[in-house]
Amino acid sequence: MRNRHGRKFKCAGRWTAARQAILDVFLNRGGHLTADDVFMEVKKRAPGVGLATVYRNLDFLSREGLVSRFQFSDGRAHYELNDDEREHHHHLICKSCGNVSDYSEFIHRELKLMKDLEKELSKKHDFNIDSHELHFYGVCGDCRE
Amino acid sequence: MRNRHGRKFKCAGRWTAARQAILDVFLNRGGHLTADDVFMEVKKRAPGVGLATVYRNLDFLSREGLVSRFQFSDGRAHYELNDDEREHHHHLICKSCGNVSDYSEFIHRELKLMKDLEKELSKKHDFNIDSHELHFYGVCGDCRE
DNA sequence: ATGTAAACGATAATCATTATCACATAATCA
DNA sequence: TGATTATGTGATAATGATTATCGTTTACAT
Repeated sequence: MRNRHGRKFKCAGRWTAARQAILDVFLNRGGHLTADDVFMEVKKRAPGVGLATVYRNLDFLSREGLVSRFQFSDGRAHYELNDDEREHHHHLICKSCGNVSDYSEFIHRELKLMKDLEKELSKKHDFNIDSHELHFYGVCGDCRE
Repeated sequence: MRNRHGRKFKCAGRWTAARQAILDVFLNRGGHLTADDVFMEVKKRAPGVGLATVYRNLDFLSREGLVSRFQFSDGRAHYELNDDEREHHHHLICKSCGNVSDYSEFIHRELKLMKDLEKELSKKHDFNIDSHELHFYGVCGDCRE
C-alpha cells in the first residue's frame, strides 16, 4: 500500500486496484461522500468496481483509520478522508439541501471542553470514550433564498 | 389534544387514539426509543396500531416538538421525549451494545460554547443554526467486562 | 348529526447496507 | 520466477429501516 505521496506503509489487508481507486476519489475530490457518491466517482476511473466493493472498502479504510464515517440525519453514512494536514473540525449540515460544510472556529476551546468532559464522563459513567461528534443543523445561505 | 396533565393544547393535526398511545409510551417508559421499540411497546396497550402509524406519528410528534429525533451510528433513528422539566443533556453511545445514556456534566460551559459557536458560524458561514447534537462514542462498563 | 379532510392499518415499494458465492488475484514461499 | 492460497472481487440476492399507496375509518368543524 502506498500513501498519497507514493511511499509504502503497512495495512491490515492486501492493497488492490479497487482499494486504490476508492482512496483516490477522496484524495482528488474530498468532501463528505456517501457510498453512492464514491461509487459514481469511482466508475469514471475504474468502471469495473462494484457497489459492494465500495461498501467493503469504505469499511476497510475506516477500520484502517484512513477515512472517518459520520451518520448525519439523512439516514446515510458519510465518509471523509482523515488528512493529517487538516485542522480538527466539525460539521454544519443544511437540513434543506443536505450539504455539509466544515468549520473549525473555537476548536481550541472546544477540544479543552471535550477533554474535560471525557475525563469526567469516564469517571462518573464508567464509560471509555473513543470519539465525539458535534453537528450543527440549520439552513444554509443558498437554501434561504 | 391533551398534554400529560390532561389539559388541552393546540396541535397541527387531529389528536387520535394511536397518537395518544404512542405519546404514552414515551411518558411512561421514556428513554431513547427506536420506531420498533415504540411499536412493540404500543402493541401492549393498543394492539391494533400498525408500524406505519408509529413511523407517521414519530414524525408528527417530532414536527410538533414533543419528541426529538436522533441518528446514532447504528443506522436507526432514535426518539426521545422533550421534557421541559429535564435538564439539557447529551448522549453517550456504547459502540458495543448500542445502549445510550444521558449526561449533563459541564452543561453550562457547553451551552456557552454552543451559543458563541452559533453566533460565529451564522456570521462566517452564512448558516442559520437550529440545533446541535453532541455525541460521545465509546464502550460502557458492562461491555468492557 | 353529518360531511369531509385527516389519519388509519395493511402491505407493497424503496433505499441503504450486508451476505453469499463462484471467480480472480496479491502476497508468500518454494 | 511460478505455484499456492487466503483474501478480495463483481454480481446479485437478502436484509432491515423507512416511506408510499390505497381503500377504509374517524376526529372534529359546521
